[in-house]
Amino acid sequence: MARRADHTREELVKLIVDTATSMIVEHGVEKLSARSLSKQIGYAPGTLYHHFDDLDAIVTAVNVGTLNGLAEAFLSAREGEVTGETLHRYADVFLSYVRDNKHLWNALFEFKRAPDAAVPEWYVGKISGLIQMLTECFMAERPDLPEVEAQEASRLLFASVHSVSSLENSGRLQLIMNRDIDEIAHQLVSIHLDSYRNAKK
Amino acid sequence: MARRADHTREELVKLIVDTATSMIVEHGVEKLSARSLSKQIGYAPGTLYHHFDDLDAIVTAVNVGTLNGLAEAFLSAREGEVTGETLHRYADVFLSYVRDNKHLWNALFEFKRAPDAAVPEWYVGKISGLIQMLTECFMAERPDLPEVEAQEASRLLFASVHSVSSLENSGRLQLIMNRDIDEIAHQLVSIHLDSYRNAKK
DNA sequence: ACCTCTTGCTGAACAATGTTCAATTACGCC
DNA sequence: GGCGTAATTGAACATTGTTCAGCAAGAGGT
Repeated sequence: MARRADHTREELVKLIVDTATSMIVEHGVEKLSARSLSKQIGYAPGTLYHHFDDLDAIVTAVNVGTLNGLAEAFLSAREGEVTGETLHRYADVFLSYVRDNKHLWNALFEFKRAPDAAVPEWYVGKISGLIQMLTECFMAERPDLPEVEAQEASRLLFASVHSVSSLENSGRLQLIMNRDIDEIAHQLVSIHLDSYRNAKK
Repeated sequence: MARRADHTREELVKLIVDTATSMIVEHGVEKLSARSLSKQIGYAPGTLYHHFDDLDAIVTAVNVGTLNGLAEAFLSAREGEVTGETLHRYADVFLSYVRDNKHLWNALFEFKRAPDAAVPEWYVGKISGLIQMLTECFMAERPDLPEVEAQEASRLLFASVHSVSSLENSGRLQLIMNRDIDEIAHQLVSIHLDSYRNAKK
């Protein structure tokens, strides 16, 4: 059998990404193999490589969806007046999202990328968008400080919360402490927020 | 050929761990395979499994050395009076150590452990020791606060610096920001230290 | 309708991985 | 000196990602 008309090119690409997504959701990225995926969609392994360079490219396509989902979640939390306290809401949203999409999140950040591989542009862009939302919060607290400082504070906070949650997600946070991740995240928000409020002009 | 007298059991175990260590140092843990390691030490692959349960166990043995090295580095930085500012010295030591032993550090924290695998006891113990040294610093700043609070502050700071440095080490920090890791770490120390100094009794 | 040509798909094949185990061999003890 | 035990081998198994010669079915032209 060759050359079937079951799906158009676009349909097949979507089928691959969607199936890969649900397989990762269910069993984690480490269980996703070219063979299992191709079997699941009812095509031969080689077919995958006609639509994607390699398995990494497929996982990367899945990751786009994951980041988009997080961005949506952030947007839905952004209602009413934006202040420093909004950061706590963002923290909750972030933690919920990571918790609810544990395997997808691991796929995003535990995936071994080649050391020389360039960081994809859209990756950076998507994350910049998220961080800009945090920046608003910091600026609301200290409108007298330049935006650049608020951005730095946002990045630092984002990196802190993100990485602590990564530790938790991979089961390694308990190496360091065994407190509740939510409590930790909110304390981090408070610490960084206080620090920014008291910053010298 | 079988049953050689080239090495005693202890010698062979040490040879395996030492060789694995230098192979990780040179090419990273992802390049360490049972076959390459056995070839390097001049034994057959099967031999490894007579002295270790699996490859993970060998990497774990390597990790013991890595954590011991970090503990020594911390100790060597602990001279003179211990104050809050000592935290900055610890941060430098930590960053240097991670930088100088990049591959070993990745082996420690990027290694995929089975989700159900219990955290080794010595792991927690070793890290607790390090954190206790940070606790001293916090306590010197605010002797009026209970030790438990200083410990919490230490863990939070350690987790923050550690995970930011992990991000950097895996080449993912630039997804979030492109500042110098040293600068970031010292800012984290300052923020956490300030927060602790101003803590309510 | 028929003949091409391009495109999509297959599935066997390759190299590499971790791990196991029957067979073999030599050391150490009685 | 013989014998049991312990260590070592290396082939074998089940995986993995990836490639590619071959085949078949669509599209396009006459």
